[in-house]
Amino acid sequence: MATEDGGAAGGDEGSFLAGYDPHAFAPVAVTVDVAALTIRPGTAGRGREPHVLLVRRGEHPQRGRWALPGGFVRAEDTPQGPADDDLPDAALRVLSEKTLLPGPLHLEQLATYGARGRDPRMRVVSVAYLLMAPDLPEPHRGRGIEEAAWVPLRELGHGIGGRSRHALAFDHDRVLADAVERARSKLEYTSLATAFLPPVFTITELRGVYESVWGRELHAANFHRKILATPGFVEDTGELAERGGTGGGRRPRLYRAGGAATLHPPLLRSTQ
Amino acid sequence: MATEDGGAAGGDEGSFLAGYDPHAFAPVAVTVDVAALTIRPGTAGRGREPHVLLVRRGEHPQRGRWALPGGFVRAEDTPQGPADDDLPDAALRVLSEKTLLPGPLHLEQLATYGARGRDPRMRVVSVAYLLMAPDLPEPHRGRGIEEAAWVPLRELGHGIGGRSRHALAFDHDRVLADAVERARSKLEYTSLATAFLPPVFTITELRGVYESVWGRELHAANFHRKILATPGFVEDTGELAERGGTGGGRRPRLYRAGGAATLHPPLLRSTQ
DNA sequence: CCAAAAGTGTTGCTAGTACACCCATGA
DNA sequence: TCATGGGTGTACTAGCAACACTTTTGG
Repeated sequence: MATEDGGAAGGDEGSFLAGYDPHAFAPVAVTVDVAALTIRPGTAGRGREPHVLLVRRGEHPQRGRWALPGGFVRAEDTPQGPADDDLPDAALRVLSEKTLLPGPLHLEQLATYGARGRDPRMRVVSVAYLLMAPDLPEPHRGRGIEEAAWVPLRELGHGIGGRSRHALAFDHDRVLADAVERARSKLEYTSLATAFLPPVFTITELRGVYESVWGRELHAANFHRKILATPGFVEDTGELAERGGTGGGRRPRLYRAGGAATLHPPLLRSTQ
Repeated sequence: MATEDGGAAGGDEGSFLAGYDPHAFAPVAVTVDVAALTIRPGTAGRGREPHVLLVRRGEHPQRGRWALPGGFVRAEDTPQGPADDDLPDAALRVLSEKTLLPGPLHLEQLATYGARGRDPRMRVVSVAYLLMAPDLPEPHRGRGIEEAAWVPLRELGHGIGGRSRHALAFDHDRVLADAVERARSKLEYTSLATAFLPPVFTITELRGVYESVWGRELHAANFHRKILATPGFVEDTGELAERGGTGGGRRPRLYRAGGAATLHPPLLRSTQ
């Protein structure tokens, strides 16, 4: 941590803190930005596909452009509300202003971006979070927001093989690209795919998560066996689904997420 | 990013920025902390083992305690020096005040910590970096530093199987634990082990990196074959080392790092 | 010569892939 | 009863661990 100080030096720690001036340094703003991913039905009957929550900025800078939801970290209690105890709290607060968040969700820190000039107002350091959740409700607009929507990754060029087009405000294209890549690789060696599903699901739905995030079809029979052979990934509820597919078919078993966080062995997307 | 603003609203972006007051928000300090890891000979003839660079704080708060080297990000040009263009620049600047940094090194962002109360002076958000480097020179003290040293991870309880003892200032025990775990898992699926070695090395030295970081012995013959079978991991220089081991032995071939960043297939530490 | 370290050959096991096939259900 | 999707059986194959063995060097 810091080795420079804000004015006072020497003496005991109490008197040091009493003489410390928090405004002695050049101001830096800290924000959190959230890449909230969910899997929901696509626009044109393409089946389920990954979507990200975007907001259209109603204020400067970058007014009118789409961006990841975000906001300043509240360092102290303010008239707008209490201080954020920790960065994840700030991320959830920012997000809950845009959409309803039922638990449990998976929230994880992605990376922090702090290059000079990335925000024209002042030096801004943004801590990005990745949120993975089952089909969330339609978002509502918040303060300073013109519009909020779930946008398919495909439309943003973050689909499979697609080049990321420059479309979002600030450096959010890069943040989103990092988020998508993180989600893709986390599916390989953790049981996080279940974070995109409701509490109870079928193996085929789980495979659907992998297929839509990785963007390629998997061998249904082998996937089935591999999941069941991975200890702690899923847990049999003993129930069957109400009915099979639309065009008939056996009623699949229902599973819930198991206790394991990491998968041994991993499901590798590289090997075809 | 931010949806709140610093005072002005409406109008075009230029007039908005002119009326913007960067001091309107509660002050937050941003620091970078670096967990610099290197592999060097241990204290008691134990062979080479991983070390971390620590400094003993000469100033409040936490004066006298060991900590990871760190410092405030310079948001603007100051009498002490120019602003940091980006967070990695700040990390390298902070580190170069403590020890000589020959290139190339591997620097990667670890995580950001911003809980309330982690620093008594004010709200501090710390961006932690992981640096992996070949045997670096002895550190020198910097401003506000009583002492600086390479400390074996084993002594800090971050060795294999050891519980991390609370020893470092602030929450640096946790940061270091995260750094060590990141380094261990990165060896599995990237070619980063070469970051701990000089430009030219032998397969046995490469195996020594894995063994000292993972804390267990690997099968020499199979390791050898596996490395050579992994495309792009190492590149034959065509040269042999000057001499074999101390007690005799064949002269090993010399290799340099190959172009591949990720390994297919990975070297898994889980499988014995 | 002997010990030590580098490097190769070979074999058996395990885990993943592909493909065939049976089961249960809706229309 | 046929199409659809769930689920199982089984052969094939690639990759890995184990171990034996050869090569090259220092003392």
